[in-house]
Amino acid sequence: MDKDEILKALANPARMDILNWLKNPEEHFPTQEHPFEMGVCASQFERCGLSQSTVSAHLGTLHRAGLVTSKRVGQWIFYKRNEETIATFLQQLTQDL
Amino acid sequence: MDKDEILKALANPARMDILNWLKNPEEHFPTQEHPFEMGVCASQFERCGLSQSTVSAHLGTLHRAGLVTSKRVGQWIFYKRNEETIATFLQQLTQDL
DNA sequence: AGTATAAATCGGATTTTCTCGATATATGGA
DNA sequence: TCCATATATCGAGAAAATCCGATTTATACT
Repeated sequence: MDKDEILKALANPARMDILNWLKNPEEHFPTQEHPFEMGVCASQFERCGLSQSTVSAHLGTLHRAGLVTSKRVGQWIFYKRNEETIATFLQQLTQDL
Repeated sequence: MDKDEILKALANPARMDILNWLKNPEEHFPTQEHPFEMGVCASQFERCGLSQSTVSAHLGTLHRAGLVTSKRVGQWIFYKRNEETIATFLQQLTQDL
């Protein structure tokens, strides 16, 4: 868990939006074929108004920081919050900061 | 309290170091004429190996984000952590993230 | 094999951040 | 008033982040 990498990942409005939307997928995304417990399909995040390649880069940044997990299902990749890492990060930041 | 501005301010190792050193000034800085309760003199932070102007810019960033307060005493400016803002930020981040 | 869809990667343009040395401003003391 | 010290600001160069369209890769379906 690289604290600095996580802070850099969080210091961007679009990535923060993505993390927030993932808290309640059913409120922010149209119903999808697979249940939201599997995660949210990457292309759904283009709703933030950014291009496919940019969204993919943001998801990559969040993933490298450990803030989300991804799972390939057929031709789709589903993203979920990594609650464990997020909780650990918050605890550590609260201690260290 | 601008959460995004604070996150950007924290997403930098030098600024994080400064905030951490300010938690225990007596452990990180040589004894100074004025008590550490007043804060730490700006020039002390050059111990991070950066130039005077760069350190000044970092302190400015932390100050604009509300993470530190400053107080002029004679020709010196003393910096202290703003524990209130830091605590509020941590609470809000724990809620929002 | 050929086509379609989803996502990652590439190449490049623009913007922001980081850093420095030089200069300006503010204060204190001789 | 003149000089010394502390800090901020300016101007510029280097590095990193942001974003896009185009291309590549992976998978599925026919």
